[in-house]
Amino acid sequence: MTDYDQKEIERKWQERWQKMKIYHFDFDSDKPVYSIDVPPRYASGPLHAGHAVHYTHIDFVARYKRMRGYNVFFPLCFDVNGIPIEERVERKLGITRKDIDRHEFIKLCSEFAQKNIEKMKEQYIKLGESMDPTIYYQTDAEYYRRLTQISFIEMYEKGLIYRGEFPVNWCPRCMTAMADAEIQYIERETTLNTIKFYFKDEQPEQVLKYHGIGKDERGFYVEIATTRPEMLPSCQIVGIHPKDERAPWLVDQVLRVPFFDKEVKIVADESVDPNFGTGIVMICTIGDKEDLRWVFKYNLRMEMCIDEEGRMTEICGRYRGLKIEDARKRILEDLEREGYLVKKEPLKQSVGVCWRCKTPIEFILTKQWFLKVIPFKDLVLKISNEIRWYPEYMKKRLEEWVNSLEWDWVISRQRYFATPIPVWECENCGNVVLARKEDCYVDPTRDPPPVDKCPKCGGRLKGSEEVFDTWMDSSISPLYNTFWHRDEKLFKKLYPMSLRPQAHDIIRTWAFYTILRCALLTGKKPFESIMMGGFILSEDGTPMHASLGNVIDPLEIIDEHGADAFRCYAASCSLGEDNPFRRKDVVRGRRLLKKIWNVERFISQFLPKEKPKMPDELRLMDRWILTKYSKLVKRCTELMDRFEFSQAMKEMEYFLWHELADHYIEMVKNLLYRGKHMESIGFAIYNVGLGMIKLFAPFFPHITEEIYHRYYKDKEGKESIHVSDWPEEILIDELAEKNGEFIKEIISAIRRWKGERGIALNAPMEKVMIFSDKTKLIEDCREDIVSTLNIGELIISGEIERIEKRAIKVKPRFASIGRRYREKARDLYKMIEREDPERLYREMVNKGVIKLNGFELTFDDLDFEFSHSVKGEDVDILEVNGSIIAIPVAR
RNA sequence: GGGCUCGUGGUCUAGAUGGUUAUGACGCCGCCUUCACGAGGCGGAGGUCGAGGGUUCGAAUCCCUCCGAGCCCA
Repeated sequence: MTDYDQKEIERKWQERWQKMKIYHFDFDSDKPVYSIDVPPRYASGPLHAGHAVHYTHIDFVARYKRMRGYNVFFPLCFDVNGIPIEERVERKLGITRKDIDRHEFIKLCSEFAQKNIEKMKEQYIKLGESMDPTIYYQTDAEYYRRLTQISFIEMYEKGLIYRGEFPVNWCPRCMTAMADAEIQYIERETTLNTIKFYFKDEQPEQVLKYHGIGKDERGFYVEIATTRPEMLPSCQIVGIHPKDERAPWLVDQVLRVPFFDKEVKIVADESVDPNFGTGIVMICTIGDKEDLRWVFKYNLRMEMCIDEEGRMTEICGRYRGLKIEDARKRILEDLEREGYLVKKEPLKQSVGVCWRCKTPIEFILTKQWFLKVIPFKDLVLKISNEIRWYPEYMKKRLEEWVNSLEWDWVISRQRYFATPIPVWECENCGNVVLARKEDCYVDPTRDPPPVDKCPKCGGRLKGSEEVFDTWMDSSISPLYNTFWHRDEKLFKKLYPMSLRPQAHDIIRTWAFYTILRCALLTGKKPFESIMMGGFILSEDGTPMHASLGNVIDPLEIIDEHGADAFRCYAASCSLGEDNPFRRKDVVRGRRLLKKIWNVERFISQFLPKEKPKMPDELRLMDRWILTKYSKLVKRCTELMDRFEFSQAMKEMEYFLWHELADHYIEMVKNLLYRGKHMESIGFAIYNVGLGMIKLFAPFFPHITEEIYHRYYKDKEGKESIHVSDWPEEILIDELAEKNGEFIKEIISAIRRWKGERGIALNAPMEKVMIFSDKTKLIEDCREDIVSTLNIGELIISGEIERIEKRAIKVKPRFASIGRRYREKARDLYKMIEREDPERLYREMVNKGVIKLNGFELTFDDLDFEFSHSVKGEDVDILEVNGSIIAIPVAR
């Protein structure tokens, strides 16, 4: 009955909130807008605990900003394009997308995603997230893809897009392009073959002193080790590490590629591994990803020696038409027979293969669409500097990425489940016809082109079967959210957005592409701030991945401990940092919730009937708790503004649990039972009690709503705590805080004394004496002290002379002595320790200063520890800030 | 290999601009059946702050090297 029935209450509010529609963005409101560029959750599966934490962080911001008076734009959205969904469907049904009709396959993907979306919508509700379903979108919808297409057309018209050739991962067996994510790596045994490349020019005999250089009847040669001798025909250059002792001699020399009438230059390059083979390597177009860098760096010709069926191309001469493996065997035989092969040795190697058929992946050259990026590096850096990054250092990752870019962005993919590229190409002359903006969304595989025939040659137009890289879709979310190309007035009002929350693994993709695209299309930054979530690791500290089988289902946690408790764990994760999931932290959250519940329930018994006004007189301890509370509000507001949730929650928790519950409530409890000082205490508990649930409201929306409705709503009026105002400071009284702290210390010292003797806190004490120079202050709080500790007779005395005080220990204060005496400080410390504390203390009291071997010391330089006793009585002595508490004991 | 980040009692963690005695939580041990809460209160044990070197009177904090972990590298 009075216990907190978490499940029931959470379910109740989740239902009611949906009916109350309090989370809706108000298009007609004059309030300032706070808009959140929510990451559309990818629909390849339901949320795991890591996602749940990220979206909960975003929810903290949304709820906090609503309470700060903003009109919050917090869309519910999903990302529904791309390869991972295609792949899941293929795996699930045991097919490849080429086995069935294109549109049939797309339909299957869409159905698969839709099921996940329904699950996630349910999850969001159960997590207590406050997204607005009336500003819903998903990226595969025509209303969204339309903007991707329009943006392509605009960028094309600005001359930012071009057709070019680019190598892609290719499975020669499935005859299909592969995304990086689809490549599997396996260990395999291969041979490392060392081959002679002869110098073009005559060499002096002394080069023979170097390893890897030799001479035979055909002349001087360099030994080059390779696992891919069949790639000789596409060899473009030969590399050596610049620090290699042979580099000064070899760089810029020309070598002849064996069997192929081809001359290649030697270059020095940092990325050559000096320990691979002879430390001199051949660079071909293109054998692996590393080669791609070199292609762009040295502007190499993209000569391909392997075609899409995995056969050698026409540049391979007598090997043309052979399968890769056969060509390798043949060329090795030929090299050996003709004396080019120095040695063959076995080598273990990790090789990328097709996940489906395990065939090694090759690169083939394909026609692709490019978006210019290289000319806009400075623009992106400039805009990134205009954005506030939380945490700040994440900006460096973006900058590093931008600076390292070597080629433009390939925006096309040979795929199905994504936004179609809105172009038709002439089958005759290759001329490209763009869709009209007003016709978008279009699907060129189904829809007719805007003109019947090629405007250039009258040839037949064929709709493009290519689709966009899905980052083309997701990187315009700020444009979609602000009604770009849908409502210019709203766009002006809403763009740029306030906040982009995201995880740090996609800085180089989502953050980068968004800044780039939005800058190219609008000239402005897409959002004011960007907040980087860290990674949620599994309980064993490994990253949470479906493939590792260590994902944690948030619903399972919620079912056991409740959404608010899960959110407590989420709040304990700092921004940008990796956090292991800790079930124990959820349990701790539950305890905190119970504490909040009990504190509020206790307070509720004594709340005034009406919302109280500040009384003319406030008791010291009430001023004390109100000051502490006001400082908490100030501090938490600053922390929430910087998205430092974990710190904010810690401070709230500490205040509630210790200052409010352990000290303040213990102090006023007995006064409340007796109905004393109700005006002053009532004002304090009403404001602190209400303020606390408001502070906690973004973190724990359910329990705070329930408490609000039970105890405060009739006096406050607002229909929900989540549309009420964030608390403000009530009073800051530094002196009251200091004095209150002193009284608190006196009470806790006596409490501790009771505790250590196994005496109950409210068990009666016959007599307590306090000797102090602050008798007036203590006298004012006599009632608090007496009623909290149940003291029969409290004697407050200024007769300090009744106390016998002896200094028993003295310690140097390193900070002040060290700063003053520097290198001599160490000797001085030793001298101080040898002195008699009592003698030093007496001298200090008498003269105010002590001289030790020429060093001068004042009270600030020393820490004394005293023992006390009261003349003529057997007492236990407690010391609080120079005041002495004496408790008579029978000896 | 490169960039960024992290490494504090058994576990997780606080610790701007260096001040010697390192915070809190969970767990552990002892005591307290107190009228909001025993999922509470009070007390205690437990750490050479990843390793090594340097700067300094003084380093968890600054510098260098190394080791380990995470993310990203189209």
